[in-house]
Amino acid sequence: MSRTDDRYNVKETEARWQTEWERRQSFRAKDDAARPKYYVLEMFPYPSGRIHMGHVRNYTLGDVVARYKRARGFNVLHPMGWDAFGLPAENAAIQNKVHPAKWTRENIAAMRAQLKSMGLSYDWSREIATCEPDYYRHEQKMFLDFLEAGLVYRKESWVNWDPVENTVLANEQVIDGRGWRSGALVEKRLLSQWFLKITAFADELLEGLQGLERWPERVRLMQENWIGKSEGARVFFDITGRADKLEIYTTRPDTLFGAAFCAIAANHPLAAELAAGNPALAAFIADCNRMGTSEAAIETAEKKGLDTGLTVAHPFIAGKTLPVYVANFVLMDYGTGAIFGCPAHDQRDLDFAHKYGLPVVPVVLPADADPASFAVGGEAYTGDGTLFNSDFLDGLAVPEAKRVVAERLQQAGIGERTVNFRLRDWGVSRQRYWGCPIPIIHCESCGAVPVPEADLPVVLPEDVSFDQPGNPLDHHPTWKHVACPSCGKPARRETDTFDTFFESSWYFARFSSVAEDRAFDRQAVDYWMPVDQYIGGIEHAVLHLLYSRFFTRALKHCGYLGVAEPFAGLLTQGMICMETYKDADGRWLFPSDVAKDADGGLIEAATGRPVTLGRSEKMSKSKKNVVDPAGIIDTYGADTARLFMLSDSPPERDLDWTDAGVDGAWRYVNRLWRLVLAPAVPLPPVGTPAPDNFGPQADKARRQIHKAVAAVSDDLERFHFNKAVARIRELTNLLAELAPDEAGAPWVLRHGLETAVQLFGPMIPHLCEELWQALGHEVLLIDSPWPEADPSLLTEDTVTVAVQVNGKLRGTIELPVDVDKAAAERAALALPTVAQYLQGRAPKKVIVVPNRIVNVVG
RNA sequence: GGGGGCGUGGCGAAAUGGUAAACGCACGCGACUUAAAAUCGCGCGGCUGCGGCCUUGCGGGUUCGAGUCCCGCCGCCCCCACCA
Repeated sequence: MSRTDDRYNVKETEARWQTEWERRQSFRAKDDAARPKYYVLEMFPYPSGRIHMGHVRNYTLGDVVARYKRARGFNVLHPMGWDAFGLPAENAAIQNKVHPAKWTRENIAAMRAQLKSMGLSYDWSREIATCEPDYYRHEQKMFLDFLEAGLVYRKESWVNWDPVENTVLANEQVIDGRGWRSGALVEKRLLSQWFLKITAFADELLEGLQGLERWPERVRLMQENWIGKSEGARVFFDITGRADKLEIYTTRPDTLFGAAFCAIAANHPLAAELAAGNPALAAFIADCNRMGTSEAAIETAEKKGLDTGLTVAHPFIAGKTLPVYVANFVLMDYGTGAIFGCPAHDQRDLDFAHKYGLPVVPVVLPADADPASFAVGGEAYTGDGTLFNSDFLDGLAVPEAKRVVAERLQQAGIGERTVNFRLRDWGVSRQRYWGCPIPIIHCESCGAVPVPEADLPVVLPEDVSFDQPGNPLDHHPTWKHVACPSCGKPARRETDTFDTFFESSWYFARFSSVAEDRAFDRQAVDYWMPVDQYIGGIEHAVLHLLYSRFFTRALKHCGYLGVAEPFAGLLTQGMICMETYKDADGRWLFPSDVAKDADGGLIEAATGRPVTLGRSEKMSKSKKNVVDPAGIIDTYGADTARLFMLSDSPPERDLDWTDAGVDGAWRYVNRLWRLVLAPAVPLPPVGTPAPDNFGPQADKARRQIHKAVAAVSDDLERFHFNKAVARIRELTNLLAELAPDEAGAPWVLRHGLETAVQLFGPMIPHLCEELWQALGHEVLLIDSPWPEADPSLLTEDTVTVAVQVNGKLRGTIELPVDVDKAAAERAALALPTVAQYLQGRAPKKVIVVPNRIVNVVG
């Protein structure tokens, strides 16, 4: 028998309110300088075709914030778009013979429909897709402006080259030295690439982190480490028998008198030069280049070097020379690609010295060591101390010595203090089709010529084929052949496209205005930026968030906008996890393949073989533990999915998906529905003024309502959504138990239900809108202000105070609020249990914490 | 190797240095039902002689009082990593 009449009809209700909000254009943001703005943004998705649980969590979190701030009176901007360029579209083109543009646009349509079914309060009029010319044309202009501002350059650089796919791979796409799809051994190739000069802002990006108080400490630290500022010195060593010098970088110039050797990287220009006449060296260099860069390879690789035969002169010890090695542990792209080694005070240098029989001269003396006998054995001394064996540095402390030696180097013109960064410039060239064309034309006479502004955008041609390896733009019959804008001679278009991080580095600002003719309306972008709250996964802690910070500074530098930092607040949500199963051979199993045997043990349904329950892991296809949100939303509705996402775990922590938990959320949604639509007592009409008298329970409930308002508001401000849910549940539990015949009870019940609906509005918006209407309101809930807590109802007349004897709880007393300490002490000492535990002793001391606790020390 | 985080019931979790376990999940018992589901009620950290006693990974410390602060271990997780 159908019982739909007394159960909440989710599908119909959710669809109806989604339509109604859309019809009213409720979430359109209007530029209104008179109102305080609030810009909340979730990281936009790659249009893979289907939303996953991570999206559901991300967008639910953002929607709660957006709706809450809206109710609080802010002018809210909450937009959505598509990070639409990228590799999967090209893979689909190759595998399924579907054009990347078609594939992407269809995926966007499918995902847009899915997002709409979640009831998210987006301003869809500002939707953007980065693969469309009306978006990427602006970044072509930005690139040219950056070029003019000296923030772009072209240089040869070593890249990961997949010889099967004929393309460059990002570092993340190289797994144990092999291409992630082809499985081919990746080669290093020297290619001309475009770079954005992110290092020009290294110091600013580092210092800017200080001001990002609403960012997780963890993310700031990760960026700080990534930028990797170190202070040290460059030293120019005279090379014996040559006119040029060897330039090294060190953070320990104070240990210069302990130097035993110099070492250069295998791909250092000097190494290449020497290898020309030295076959052994050439072989060694080739060996170094072959070594993998995977963690395991680095972990196990032996520290090796080869003496080049070259020597350099010690800058301060007349007549002393140091051998120069090529060493496999020296990196060309950090510092100068060359080091000096001080074995006594660096473990790696010490190992190297032992291996090649180099002298170990200690120059830093630990505080209580004897200079006559102090020696370094198997372990380098890296601590503080006083310099010795060091001529003019003798007796100085380490920091002092660093300063003094740098001064001497500088005076002598053979070195200088420098600051070094780990941060590398950002290579943006990709030998890929599905990306934004780099607006450059290569001319044999004029070099790399910018495409004139009037010719922008350089539109990606859609008539390309994917039936041969490599970049389709390169194979296109006509596209790349153009006249040089400068001299008119035949020239060739740049066929590389931008790294897809390029698009996501400015999309947040684009949402402020989507005008055709320019990237941003200056007034609009200055009104809306920065993003007040950005929400997304921790996996973007460095790359996307750092690129965006850099890009925003570069845009500011070029006069596009006025802010330097794009994201004032950042919330990094945890992953969605789900339990995993493995069969007897250790292969992953779908939960649907697992059954229980007669004893309740886990078995494989098809074979009866035993199954082991694995730990809860991040949902992923390979682990077969993915739950598709579409099915959940279809069965339980968006509100249930949203409530589950918010209920159990704090947003920044990982969330375990459980079917039982979803059921729990579903049951609560229905309980709330029944509580409002079938209340224990008939509710007074909407707007009924408060009665004069309340029975004791009703009065208590009335106070609890206001406490809930205060607590939930505070929780939402701090993104403690799980606590907010708990507090509203507490409130509705209380309301369900309210004695109906007490004075004022019906009024309190209405007041409580209205408040609960308002407080839950941002989290389960469809149900709440429905219930708000059912409670008799004509104005929509989304257009109603947030409830205010009455301060006079937040305090009680009396308070329960805990009484301890020697720190252990021995009872409680009911005291008037803010009673004086003496009275509290008297009341506590009057407790029989207190006397009992004092065992006749007089209390030595009594600590009274007003309204909280009395601790009797005896 | 460097940096960071976490450790509280069977599970997810609460707890401005002040009554540990709120809220929920699972489970158990009961009511309603011919029955099941749904719903409602009760119980639910451990031990107990029913007076209580013990309990926040382990060991110390600070404090009248520590899950919370400090020191040292153990375990797990994440990020970076031949960075001079």
